[in-house]
Amino acid sequence: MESYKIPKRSVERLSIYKRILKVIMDAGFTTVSSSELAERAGLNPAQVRKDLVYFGQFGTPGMGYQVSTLHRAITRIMGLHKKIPVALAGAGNLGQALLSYQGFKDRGFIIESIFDNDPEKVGKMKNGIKIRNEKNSSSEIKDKKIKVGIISTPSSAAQSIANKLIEGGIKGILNFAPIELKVPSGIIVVNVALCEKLEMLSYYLSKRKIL
Amino acid sequence: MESYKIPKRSVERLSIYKRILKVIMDAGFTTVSSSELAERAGLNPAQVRKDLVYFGQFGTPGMGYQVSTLHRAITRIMGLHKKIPVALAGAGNLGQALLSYQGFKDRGFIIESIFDNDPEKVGKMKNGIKIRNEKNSSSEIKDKKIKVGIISTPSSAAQSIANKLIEGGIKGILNFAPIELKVPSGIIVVNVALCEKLEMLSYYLSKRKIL
DNA sequence: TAGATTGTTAATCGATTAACAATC
DNA sequence: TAGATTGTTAATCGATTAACAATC
Repeated sequence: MESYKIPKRSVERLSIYKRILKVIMDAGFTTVSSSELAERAGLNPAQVRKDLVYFGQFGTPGMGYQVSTLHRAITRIMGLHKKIPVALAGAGNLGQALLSYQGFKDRGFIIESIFDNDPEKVGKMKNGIKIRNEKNSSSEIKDKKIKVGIISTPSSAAQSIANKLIEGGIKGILNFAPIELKVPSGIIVVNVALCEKLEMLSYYLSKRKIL
Repeated sequence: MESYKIPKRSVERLSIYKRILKVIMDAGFTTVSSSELAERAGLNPAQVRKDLVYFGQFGTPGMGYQVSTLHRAITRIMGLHKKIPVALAGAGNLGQALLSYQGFKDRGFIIESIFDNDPEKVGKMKNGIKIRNEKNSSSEIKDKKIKVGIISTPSSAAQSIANKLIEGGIKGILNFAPIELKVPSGIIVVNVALCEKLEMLSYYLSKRKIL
């Protein structure tokens, strides 16, 4: 997709390495080998080294990787060294859960706007933020210069709110609605397929006559 | 992993085809071609045909696929033709959102037990179910013969509750905690990597100098 | 120095796509 | 019959793993 092809999978694993490095760092270790990282991530050591080398030469032969240095490097590469303002579309159950989800906060994703199309919800406060009518989303996002959006509306509303978010300047969308969003090129959509995952589980269990 | 290797990806896509078939069916069409399915799923027509053939010969050359027949077949193959009782571990924000998540209900996944280790929460009712102490999870799951579990606890609690669920007879786990669960062979774990996905988004936007 | 572990190249594996005979 | 579209085989592509020289 971009410059000299870094596999999407490698980028996703970068995030996993970062998480594991944090654990190792907190446990007081200063260096770590690719085998140790691989072991903890359930991967192959060669894959770990290959993934990391896409982004730079972080290791020392015979020694391994400096834990804190590598952790900081990955954080920076992923753009996670500064807070990232986020707009949330859909203030239903899932939306509200995401709003108070510690994992997002910990990683610096700060939800600064919430939109919904339900007049019942519009105007109410949630986590210190007023739920706004989704009609106003474009202008508010433009004003606040937010670039990342999360869609947690029902499928039926997802495409239309996506359009509005994009109109307001959103460049990346985390989409929880089970629908293939149509977006202009240059806009990045990452899908979270909750139901697909659970259905997969059902398939494997059924096949083994467990369900 | 199983019999004659059906790729995990194909299974996950089965779920996507099912969703799209439902839309096409509701729109009143009776047949559909692999190109039409591919178009809507953002895939290659050959891939659609290949995926489907792993599970049976559903098509008619020159005609395509019978929408309702294929939908029913996939539903059955995935074991989604009957209700599936589910145990939920972790009644925090995310857990409560999943509890009332319509997508799960629509697909027949019925949450029948909720566990938490917070004495504040234990005993309270949620969606008509009493939150139970996670200490009692094994026996309750055994009694209710539940085979599917969802873990929405913090990482720190995830492994220990997973052990208890498995002890009670859970065979498949949908895991929201950002941690690699260690489970005996025969137990299926499907991870939902919320933070990884959002961090991926951050990476791509940073690289393009958008964040 | 000897041992460990990196970065990198080559070999393997698996998944996607193209092409096409079969057939409705 | 002619046109459409399947199921399937072969070709391509990409990702994972193995192997090893370089080097701390």
